[in-house]
Amino acid sequence: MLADQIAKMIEEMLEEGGGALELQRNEMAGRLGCVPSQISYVITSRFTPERGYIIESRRGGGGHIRIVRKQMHRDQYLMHFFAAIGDAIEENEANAYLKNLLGNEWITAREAKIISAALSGAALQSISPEGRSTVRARIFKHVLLSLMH
Amino acid sequence: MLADQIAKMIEEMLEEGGGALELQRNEMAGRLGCVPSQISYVITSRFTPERGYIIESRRGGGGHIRIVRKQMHRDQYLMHFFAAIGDAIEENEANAYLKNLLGNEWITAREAKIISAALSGAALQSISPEGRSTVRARIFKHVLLSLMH
DNA sequence: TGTCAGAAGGTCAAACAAAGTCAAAGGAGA
DNA sequence: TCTCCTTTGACTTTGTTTGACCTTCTGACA
Repeated sequence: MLADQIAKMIEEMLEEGGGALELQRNEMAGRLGCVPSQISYVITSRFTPERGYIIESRRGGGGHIRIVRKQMHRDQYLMHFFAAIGDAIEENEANAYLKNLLGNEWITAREAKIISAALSGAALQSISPEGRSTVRARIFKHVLLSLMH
Repeated sequence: MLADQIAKMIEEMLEEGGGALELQRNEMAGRLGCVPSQISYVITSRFTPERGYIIESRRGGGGHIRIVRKQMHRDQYLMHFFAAIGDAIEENEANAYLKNLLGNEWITAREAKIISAALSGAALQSISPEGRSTVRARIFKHVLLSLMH
C-alpha cells in the first residue's frame, strides 16, 4: 500500500537523520509519483503527537515539513501521566500532578506555575463548565508532550 | 531561500551592532543581487514590532533603514504583551510573541515550548474555531500574569 | 532663493511556490 | 455488507519574488 511505503520511507529518513528530518511535500510526492496530499495524509495519520512525533511546517517558496521523533526513554514517566489524565481532568487534580512532576524534578517551579496558570479555571473561564475539563486535559497532554523532547 | 538569507544577514549585523544597525536598501540589494523591495519585504515580514523591533527610515540621498531591537523593563514589557494580546489571538501571532519573550530572555526555550503547546490549535481542538482564539488569549494572559508573580 | 534632477526608500499587485483542507470515491477486511 | 482506512484532486491559505510606479530628501545650479 502506498501509505505504508511512504511511512516506511519517512521512518528510514528519520533513522538516518537521527530522529529528525525535513522534507518537501511536493518534491517527495514527485519522486513517488503520487499526489502531494498523500504525504500529508500519511503524516497526519501515522506521525501524530500521540505516537511521539512533532510536526512543524512552512508554506510558500522554500517551504518544508519537519518531523521529529521524541526519544522515549526517560519518558515512561510522563507517559504514565499522559495515560492518567484521560479525556478530562479537574483543576485540583491537575495541580496534584504538577506537584508530583515538580517533586520529581521533571519540571521547574516556574514551569509548574506557567502550566498551572494555563490550566486554571480562570484561564478557561469562557468555556462551558462541562467542556472545561476536557479542554484542560487536552492542553495538559500537549504540554507534557512538549516536555518529552 | 533568499528571504532567510537576508534575515540571517540582518541578524548578524544586529549582533555586531549590539542590537542596532543602519543599512542602505539599494546597496544591500546590490550586494545580494536581488531587487530592493525584497529587503523591504524581509524587514516588514520578520522584523516587526510584535517581534520586538523598531524600524525607522529616511529616503533621499544618503537615506537608510535603521533597525533597533528594543528591550524594555520587565513588568512594562509583560504589560505591553498583555495589552497587545487583546481579546483574541491567533496561533502564529502568539508564537511570534513567544519568540520575542524568548529572544529577550524573559522565558527559557523550554518554557516557550510549554506555552506554545498549551496555546496550540491542536491542544484547543475541541473548541470551536471562533472560540479558540479567545480562549487562547485568556490562557496566554494568565500565563503572563503567572510570570509577573 | 527656488527649483529641479537624481538618489534614496515605500507601496502594491501579480506571479509563483509551497503546504493545508476537505469531500468524494475506492478498497480491504470483519 | 458495513466500516474504516486510503487515494485523489479541487480548492484554500500562506509565504516569496519581482517589477512598476510613488514619495521624500539632498544638493547643485540658475
